[in-house]
Amino acid sequence: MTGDGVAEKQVTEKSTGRARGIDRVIALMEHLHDRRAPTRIADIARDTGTPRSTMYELVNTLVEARWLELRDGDGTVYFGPAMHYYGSDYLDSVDLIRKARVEVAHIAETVGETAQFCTLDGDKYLVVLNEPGRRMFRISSEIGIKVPIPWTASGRLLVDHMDADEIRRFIPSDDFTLPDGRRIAEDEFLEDMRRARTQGYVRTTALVDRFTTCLAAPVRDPAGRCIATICFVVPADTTEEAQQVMIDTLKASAERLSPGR
Amino acid sequence: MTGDGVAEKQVTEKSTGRARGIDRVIALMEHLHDRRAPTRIADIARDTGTPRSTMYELVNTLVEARWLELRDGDGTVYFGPAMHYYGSDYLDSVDLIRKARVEVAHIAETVGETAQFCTLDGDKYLVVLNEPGRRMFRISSEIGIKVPIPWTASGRLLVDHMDADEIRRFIPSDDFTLPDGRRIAEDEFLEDMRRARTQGYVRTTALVDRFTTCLAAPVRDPAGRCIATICFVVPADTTEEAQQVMIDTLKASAERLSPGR
DNA sequence: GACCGACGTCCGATATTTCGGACAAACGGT
DNA sequence: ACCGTTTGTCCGAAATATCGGACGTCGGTC
Repeated sequence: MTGDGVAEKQVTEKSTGRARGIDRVIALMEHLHDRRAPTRIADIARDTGTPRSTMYELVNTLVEARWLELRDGDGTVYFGPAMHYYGSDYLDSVDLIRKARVEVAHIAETVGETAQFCTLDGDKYLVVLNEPGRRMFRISSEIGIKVPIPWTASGRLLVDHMDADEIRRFIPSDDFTLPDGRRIAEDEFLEDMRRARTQGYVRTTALVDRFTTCLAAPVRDPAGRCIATICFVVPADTTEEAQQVMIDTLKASAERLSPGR
Repeated sequence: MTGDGVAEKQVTEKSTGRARGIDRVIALMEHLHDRRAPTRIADIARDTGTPRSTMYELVNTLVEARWLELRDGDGTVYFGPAMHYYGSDYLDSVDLIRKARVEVAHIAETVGETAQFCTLDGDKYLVVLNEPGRRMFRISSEIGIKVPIPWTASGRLLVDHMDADEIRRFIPSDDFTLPDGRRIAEDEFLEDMRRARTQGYVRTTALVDRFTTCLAAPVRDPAGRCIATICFVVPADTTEEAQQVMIDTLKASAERLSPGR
């Protein structure tokens, strides 16, 4: 079984059960992205609230278009190569992301640790680019997965421009509770932000993962607003000197990425 | 105008003009991928043979799902972030590609030239991964674009396992004609293949581009069949010593990527 | 060897989505 | 200021894609 506590979600039905094929397909793709694993067609149908016969029909169409691929010989499907092609076209079409790819690849290679490029999506934090370092202990990608802002180092930079009130209104209260149940005090979060702004970087340790430290530097627009971050994800026992090198590296990269300067 | 000689293609109508939304969406995405540029909705509708009102309806749905994005303030659309997320999921789910990403990134960084990972799709050659080198003279990605096999260095490795007859049947005759009109003699192609097999790499110069040299090494399955290639794209005037270093680098990477050994 | 559940396909009916065309607004050239 | 072109929205009609359910297979279990 692949069941590993993934949040299942029914597609929101309206009056009747009937829906457009395209809406079914969107639900299907989102479901695969949430699970992040090849999934059997019948399971997708059940979990998205799509009739089985409809799902088979759509999957056949999508497999033919290479949007999906049949996997493993068992009846599971997952994303196909067409998604990679379209995704690459997207990356190349966004100026900041195209430049960030170069930076992230470069610092991940030279420093040898996992580097990421992150931004906000609504009131959530999002990894846009992820380049595994040499040790590569994180296997499955986190790209496109939404995470509460307070769980991350970068989050403390990305809401940089807001005051305490705005932040309270912007970040859902539940998001201050970590996966292990601990709660981040608001004052603490605000203090992290303040320090980050003066120092030009953030460091957090053992936030979502007990043995991980995150280092992040802000990419700012001409108005000084933090529009993205570039960061390292390293073991918590990394030496202070090594971390200082990484911080300098991040600051330099973030500076190069900051548009209009 | 963005018109730059892109092959337009009508969607193949059957009896009536009516088609499923999902088929129209597939045509839409393929069209954007072919053009590789933000495109106005009315133009997409015309070029894919989709009614204008239908296309507006679909685009709205897709923009909401982040599959597409409105660009530039003018009425153009292009791929959205969701495609990148799904594409990343695909890359991570395919073992060989995940490993190839590491290799390609590494050799592109250390050597400083553009490195690629390529394979076949039907009877065409395809770039799957592309890591720009430091000089980065090629701007727009070629990822997912099909190219005739004889136009490429890698192509000479990828049909490695066929004899002269099989190749004649496999590669469309037109594909031996280069973009500038020159024609590659079949003997010449076969001779390139033979040399490649003994040497363990291919070098081609001035094939599709007068000033470019390609160096490629084969990734082979346990049966010895070439299932992919890893290659460098460099200026034709690169010194022979530098090229030898690259060839050794490619061979080592290709060896590491060859499964089951 | 009989039973059970899951898989994948097929088919007819109808609720719905696609389509064509009309319309107003915005644009741009003269 | 005029007029031709393009953009985006809206609407009713009908062609058809979605849906539910039935059916044959396959594989595992008791």
